[in-house]
Amino acid sequence: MPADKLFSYDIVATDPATSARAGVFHTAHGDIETPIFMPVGTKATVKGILPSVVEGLGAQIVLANTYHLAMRPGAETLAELGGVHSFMNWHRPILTDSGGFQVFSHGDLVKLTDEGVAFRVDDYDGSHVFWTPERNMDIQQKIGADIVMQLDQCPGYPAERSFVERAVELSSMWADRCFAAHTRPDQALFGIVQGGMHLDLRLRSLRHLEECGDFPGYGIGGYSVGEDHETMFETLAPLASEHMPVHKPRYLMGVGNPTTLVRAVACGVDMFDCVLPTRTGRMGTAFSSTGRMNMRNAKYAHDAGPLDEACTCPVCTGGFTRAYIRHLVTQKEMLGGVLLSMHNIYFLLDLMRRARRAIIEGCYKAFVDDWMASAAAADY
RNA sequence: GGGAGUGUGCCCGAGUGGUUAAUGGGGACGGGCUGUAAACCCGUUGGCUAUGCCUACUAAGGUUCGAAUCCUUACGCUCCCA
Repeated sequence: MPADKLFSYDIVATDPATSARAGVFHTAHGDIETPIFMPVGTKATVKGILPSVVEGLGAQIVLANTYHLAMRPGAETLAELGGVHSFMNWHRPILTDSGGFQVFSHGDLVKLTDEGVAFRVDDYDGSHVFWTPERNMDIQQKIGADIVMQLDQCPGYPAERSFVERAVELSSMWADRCFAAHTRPDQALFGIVQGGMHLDLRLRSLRHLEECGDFPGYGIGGYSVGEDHETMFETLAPLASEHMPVHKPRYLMGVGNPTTLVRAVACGVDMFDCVLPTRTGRMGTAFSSTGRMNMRNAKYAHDAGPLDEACTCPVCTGGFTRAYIRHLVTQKEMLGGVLLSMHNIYFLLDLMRRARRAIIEGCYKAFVDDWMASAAAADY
């Protein structure tokens, strides 16, 4: 790939009636076509699914997590083994989250200062770690993903405005330091917009990132942390459709609800990741064109149909019945979680593929309307 | 044939005289899961004409103010001796 193409975001089509766009983001391990859903493989594995199968489902890029990989097997080990791609035997693009979300989800175990974040690692070995933005960049560069995220603070919801404001301040400060510390040329560093449900704080956060430097893409963090969907779109819609740089990919972090994806694409969001399809799949939930299905339910015990008649995934077209999948799930057989994870990932990948096609055809508005009128929309 | 032990809700199994419709598990049924502390967590699980009532700890009888708990008999199961 020509050097000037690396990390550029080519917009292939814009929808006339919405803010949706279809594009291509160029990375050192290949292009990714947007809008896109990215399956999550926290510990360098999409739980239960072979990389070749993940690829076969249509995944173009997967996530891994800096915090978890730094704990095990460790950044130095990964560097020694040639980086995360060869380690996990996935040779397409990879994105690592910085661990900012773990700062949020570990709550009381975490102590934040201007300088960085201190963790008590009780989920691994009880040790104490201290991360500065520089240390975090060093780790992510050793892990070697194609896209890396700045260290940030993700406030929950509800939250005092002053708390969110402080999170923006800290995240901005850390963005500067991550930007300065990041040197690996084959790796794209994304800044992250915070600001909770306050548009002015979101814009302040975004403005700071734009002034900080030329980030090749922007994460939108701090959503799906407890607020309802309408509350989220009150600020997400203007942020993404009116204020974010046009020629940079916009990545809505941690969102995997199908209806939210469809609506966010209409606002101009390009990338998503979420544990929802894999976690709920392992726990027995199937996404479908008619809504969520709890495959533990007794009503599926004698159901010889596929999970979703409308689905073309390898599970639905491969002869696996609802009755069989319910059997696997209720008996806690590992194949149940594997099949449901595959199906659910495919569901979101396919949803985004169809969205992309609609955008290119200039009819994304109708796509959204159809989705919102469908049986599934109400259930997601 | 003789002796010892044991019998609790769908199953296993606590409880050996008084807040016991009865601890725990499992199963069954249902719910949740959003930059993965998650192949996990939570709830329900005798019946009803339902702020109460009825039926319940193998069965029948007894002792007691009060019994799953003590006594008698029967039945089932387990082990030991013949």
